Amino acid sequence: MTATSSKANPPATRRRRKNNPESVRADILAVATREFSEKGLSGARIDEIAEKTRASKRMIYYYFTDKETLYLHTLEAAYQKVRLQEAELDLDHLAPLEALSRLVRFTFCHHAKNPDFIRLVMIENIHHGRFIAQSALIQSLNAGVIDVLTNVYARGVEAGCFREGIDPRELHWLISALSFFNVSNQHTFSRIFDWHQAAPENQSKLEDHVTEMVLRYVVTDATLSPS
Amino acid sequence: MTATSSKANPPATRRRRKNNPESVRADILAVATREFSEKGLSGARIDEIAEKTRASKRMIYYYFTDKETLYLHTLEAAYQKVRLQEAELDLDHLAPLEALSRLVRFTFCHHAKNPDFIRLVMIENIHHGRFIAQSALIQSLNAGVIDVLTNVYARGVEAGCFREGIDPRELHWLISALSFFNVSNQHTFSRIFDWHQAAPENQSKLEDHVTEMVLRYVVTDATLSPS
DNA sequence: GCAACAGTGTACGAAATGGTACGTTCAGTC
DNA sequence: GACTGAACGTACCATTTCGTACACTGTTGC
Repeated sequence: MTATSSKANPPATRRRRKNNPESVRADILAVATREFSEKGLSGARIDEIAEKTRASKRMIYYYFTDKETLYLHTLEAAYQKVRLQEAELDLDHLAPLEALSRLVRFTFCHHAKNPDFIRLVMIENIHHGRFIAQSALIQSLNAGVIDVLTNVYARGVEAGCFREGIDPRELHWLISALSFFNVSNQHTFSRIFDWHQAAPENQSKLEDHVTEMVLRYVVTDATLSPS
Repeated sequence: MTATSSKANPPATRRRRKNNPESVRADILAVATREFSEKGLSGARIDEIAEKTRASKRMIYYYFTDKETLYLHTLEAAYQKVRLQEAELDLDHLAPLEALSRLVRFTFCHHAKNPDFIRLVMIENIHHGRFIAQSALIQSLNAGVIDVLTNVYARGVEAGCFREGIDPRELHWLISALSFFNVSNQHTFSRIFDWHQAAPENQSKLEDHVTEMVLRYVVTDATLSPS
C-alpha cells in the first residue's frame, strides 16, 4: 500500500480538510437563498448551489436531505431574519401618528433593501404557500407584527387622531401591499410605463406617498386638515 | 407495399387527422397559459403541455419554436386579453368620483377573477421582466390605461373634488398595487395570519376598503367630510 | 490509542426533459 | 389526378438534473 492519497501528501491533490459543520451549513443556506430567490424552486439547480458553495453537493443532501427541504429552510431563515429586524423597532414611546408613520417607512425601506426576501415570498405564493403551510416556525413568528399595530392603532383611536372601525390586520395588509408591490412588480411596471422606479429619487418619492396613503386612510378628517 | 397504415384502416390505430391550424395554435396557447401560470417558466414541462393538448409536442415546436418563445406568446396573449376587457370600461360619462370608484372596483375584481394573469406577471417579475422587455406588443398595449386615468383625474381636479399634484401614473400604481397584492399574496397572507382572504365575504370587504383607500388618497378634505 | 460516529469528496445512476429527424397526411392548385 | 407546401405524429437523442453508493477523514470520549 503506497502512500498515494492517505497520509503522505494530502496538500497536492486534496486539500487538508477541517470539519466545520456550522459554517458549512450556513454557507449552503446563504448560497441557496440567493439561488432560490433568483430562480425559484424549479429554476434553481442543486449542482449550481453546490458549485458556488465551499462545500460539495454531498453536503447539501447531508444537511438538508432534499431540494425541497433545503428550500423550506431557506424560507424559514429568511422569515426569521425579517422578524428579528422588525423586533428592533420600538414604537411605544412615540405618539400614534408618528409611530404609524415610522412603521410604514420602516416596512417600505426594509422590503426595498431585501429583494431576496420579497422574491422568496413571491415564489412561495406561486407554490400556493404550500411550504409555509408546513412550517410551524414561520406561523409562530408572525403573531408579533399584528400586536404592534393593534397597540399603535388603539392608542391613536384613544387620542382621537385615528378613526374607529379599522381592523389592524387590514391595516397591516395595506402597508404590506404597498411596500411589497414596490419591490415585487418593479420590473414589469418600470418596463411597461417606462419609468425607472428603482431610481433613488423615485423610491424616496414613493416612500413619502405610500406613507401618506396609509395615514390618509387611518387618520380622522379633523387630523387631516386641522383648520 | 402492404396497406399497413396508409389508406386501408386509419381508424383502428391512428385516428383520421383533420388539419386545423388556428384551433391547434389556440389550444396549445390555452394549455400553455395554464401550465406556465401554475408552475412558472422553469417549472412547466413541454411534455406535459403536449399531453394536455389535443396536439403533439411536435406541434408546439412547429408553431412556437422554443419553450421561451411559447412563454412569450403566452404572456402577450394574457396582456392582450386584459387590455381588451379594460377597453370596454366607459368612464367618460360618469362624474369623476364615481368614475374613479368604478375603475378601482373594476380593477380589483378583474384581477381577482384572473389569477392566471396575475401569476404570469409575478413569474415575469421573477425573471426581471426580461420577456416583457422583448415584446413591443405589450409595451404598446399599455399606454391607454394611463390616459383614461389622466382624464378622470383632470376632470376631478377641475370639479374641485380631487386634490391637485398627484401623478396619474402614481395613482395607477396605487390601484394596481392593492388589486394585485390581493391576488398575488393571498396564499402566504392567509396562511400566516390565519385569515381566509379568498372567502367571498372577505373579498367584498376588501373591495370596499381598497376603494376607500384610493378615494381617500385622491379626494380633497372637503369632499371627504362635507359638513 | 482506538472505537464510533459525524463530516466530507468523488464518481456514478436513473429518470426527466428540451429539442430534432424523419416520415406521413391534408388541402389547395394546375 | 399528380404536385406542393403546410400541418402533423412517432421515435429518438443528448443533456441535464436530482439523488446516492462508497470510501475516506476528522473528532470526541474512554
